[in-house]
Amino acid sequence: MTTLSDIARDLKVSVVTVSKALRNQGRISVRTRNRVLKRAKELNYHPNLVARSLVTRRTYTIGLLLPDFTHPFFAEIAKSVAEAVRPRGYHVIISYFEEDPTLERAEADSLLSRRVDGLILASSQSPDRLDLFDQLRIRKVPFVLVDRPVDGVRASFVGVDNDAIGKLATTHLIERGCRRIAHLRGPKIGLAAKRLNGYLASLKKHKLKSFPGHIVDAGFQDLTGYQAMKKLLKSIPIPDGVFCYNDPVAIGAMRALLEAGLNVPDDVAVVGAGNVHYSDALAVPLTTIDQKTSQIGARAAELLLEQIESKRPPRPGKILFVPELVPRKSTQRRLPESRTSTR
Amino acid sequence: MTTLSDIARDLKVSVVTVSKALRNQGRISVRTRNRVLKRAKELNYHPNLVARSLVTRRTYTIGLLLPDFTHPFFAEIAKSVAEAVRPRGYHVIISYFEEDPTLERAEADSLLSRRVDGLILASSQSPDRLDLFDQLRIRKVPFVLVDRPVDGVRASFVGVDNDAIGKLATTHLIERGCRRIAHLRGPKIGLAAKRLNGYLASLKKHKLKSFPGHIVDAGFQDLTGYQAMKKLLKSIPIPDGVFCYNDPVAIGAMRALLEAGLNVPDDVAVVGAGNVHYSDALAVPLTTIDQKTSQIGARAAELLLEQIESKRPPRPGKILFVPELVPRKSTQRRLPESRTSTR
DNA sequence: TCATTGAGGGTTAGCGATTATCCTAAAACG
DNA sequence: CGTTTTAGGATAATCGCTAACCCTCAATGA
Repeated sequence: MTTLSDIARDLKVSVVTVSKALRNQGRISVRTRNRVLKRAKELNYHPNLVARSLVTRRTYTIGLLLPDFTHPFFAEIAKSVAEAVRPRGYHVIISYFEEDPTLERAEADSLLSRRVDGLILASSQSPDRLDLFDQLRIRKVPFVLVDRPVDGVRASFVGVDNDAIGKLATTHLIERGCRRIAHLRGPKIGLAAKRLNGYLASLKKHKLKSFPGHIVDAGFQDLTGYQAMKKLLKSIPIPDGVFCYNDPVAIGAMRALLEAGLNVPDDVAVVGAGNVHYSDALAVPLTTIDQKTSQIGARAAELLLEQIESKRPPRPGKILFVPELVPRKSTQRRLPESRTSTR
Repeated sequence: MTTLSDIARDLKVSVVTVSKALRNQGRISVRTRNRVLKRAKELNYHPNLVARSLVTRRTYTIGLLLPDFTHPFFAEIAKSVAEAVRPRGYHVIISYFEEDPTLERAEADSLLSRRVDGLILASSQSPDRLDLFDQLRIRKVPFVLVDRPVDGVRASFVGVDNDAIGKLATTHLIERGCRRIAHLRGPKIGLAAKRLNGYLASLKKHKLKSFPGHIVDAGFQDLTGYQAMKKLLKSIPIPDGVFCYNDPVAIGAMRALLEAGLNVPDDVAVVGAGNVHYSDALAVPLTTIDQKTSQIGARAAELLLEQIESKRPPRPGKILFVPELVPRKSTQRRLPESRTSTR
């Protein structure tokens, strides 16, 4: 592995001269610079970024700490972050914690030891144990939260307006003539609560109510969605519309409905959230809410780089992208009532 | 940011003593060690891995160079690799190249400059430009190929037996009574050719033939699969079974079939490959071939770590996992002929 | 003519660790 | 009791590179 000093020795100049020549910085004659460049190419020289990082205190690496990379949502975040930072010379080092706060904490420490320049995380930390974020603050490590805001943490946050998702989905069902709208809710993270709130707010606004037993915990996967829907089908009255926490849950729910011999959307309309790829190739193409995933990743990356490169104190803004309805067959009912209000 | 020498100064011992104490290595009295540990904790010391790497020449980082991280197949590879190396203290740095060999080359160089300990790649390099691999060999950087072998490169390879995928799928269609079996083939990489070969071999073995126009380029996405199927439907005779390069293509193809008013599987049976999540929640649940994705990632990681840690010359074995048929509705025809031979 | 200036490059000092070797006093040995 | 071990640390030397300053000589200007 050739180093600066190999080149310096060959050319009988100092290491510093070589370094300056290669970075094209500082006062170097064209002639010397060319000699250096030539020799560097001959020797197949590649700078050692580890050594450089040690002195510049910058690794051009950012840590991406997410619950899971196989989830299409997070996979897309990862892609868009990597894409956004690449032109500036950064790389992304990934780490996942499977919703385990302790593992998350450990991985964060590990990334910090590697001296990442900043962190993007979709955290699972509970609001009563914020030491991870204290740590980040103390160590002055720039970071940006995505997807899930954490109560009590002043930081940049980029996500989608989950309240609006709940409203958008529910209002859409109402407009499609549904009157007994149920909700398959997600896990207890703040995010699921917001979607629930949006759902409730929309019902209230239209003077509808949520029947007892019409809000069911449904996890975040197709299997759990399937089970939740089975449970929901035992309630009275049976719902005529269901807003599901996310697309996988909606897919599971639809399977349960079809198995029960019900028609989607005529007996029960279904809305998901996330706009997972393939949701239009399903048995019944799924109406869903697009949550602007790649924009979230790109924006988070921008904010992070801004913090890193300007050294300016983090400006803890919350950026909420506006979700968008993607209507498909699963809510396309016979009676498209256009009146928004019921009475 | 506290360093070893901060601790050393406070305790009036040498830096080396602190280093040894923290790594619990070398001769240190219990008493001194405890003092060091205590002070380190008080000062919230975290080792600087960049500095360590400079001297140990190990970064405990591996580079993962894939075409695309949003593709579920590669996302799962990424996850399983990260999972496999984490217990050994490694992290994964990701990079994608969107099937662009030049970008791939550049990213590889960049990762090497970062002194990754090894590389796992699903390469897009063409067999007549192997300088990337020459480079790796010269620099003695351990690497493992996944998914796509590269002709002319002696290296560890982990993937699935694509030939077997073609045979498995085609034979399955034959056993389900199909006699005019078409193939929506993938892009020109070696991998797609193998699946094609398997398809042809299976036909031959069963004394069937591929009709003219029954092998159509179909890309690797649902959209391209959709278009390819439309083209295929113009051929005469119309096929009664289609083996698709991968699941997205199959999903697109099924949409085209349904739109054309044909019944899947009775008019045309469809087989995909990849066992993408949700392939059982489709309009017609898709028969597919499981390609053992997470095993591929895990095994590749193991092989790589072995190379890294044993310094032993790479043993360029090819590991081919045996694919597995996942029969679902898209091939469940009325006449399950059990005879393998036609006449 | 002599002081000034600036181009071109060299010197010095680390960055924060680790490895290899060396030193010293106390313990062990015969 | 003198000598050899050993435990416990300290020193020195890098790792490969960069930041900050210094030095020299030729060109410039009054």
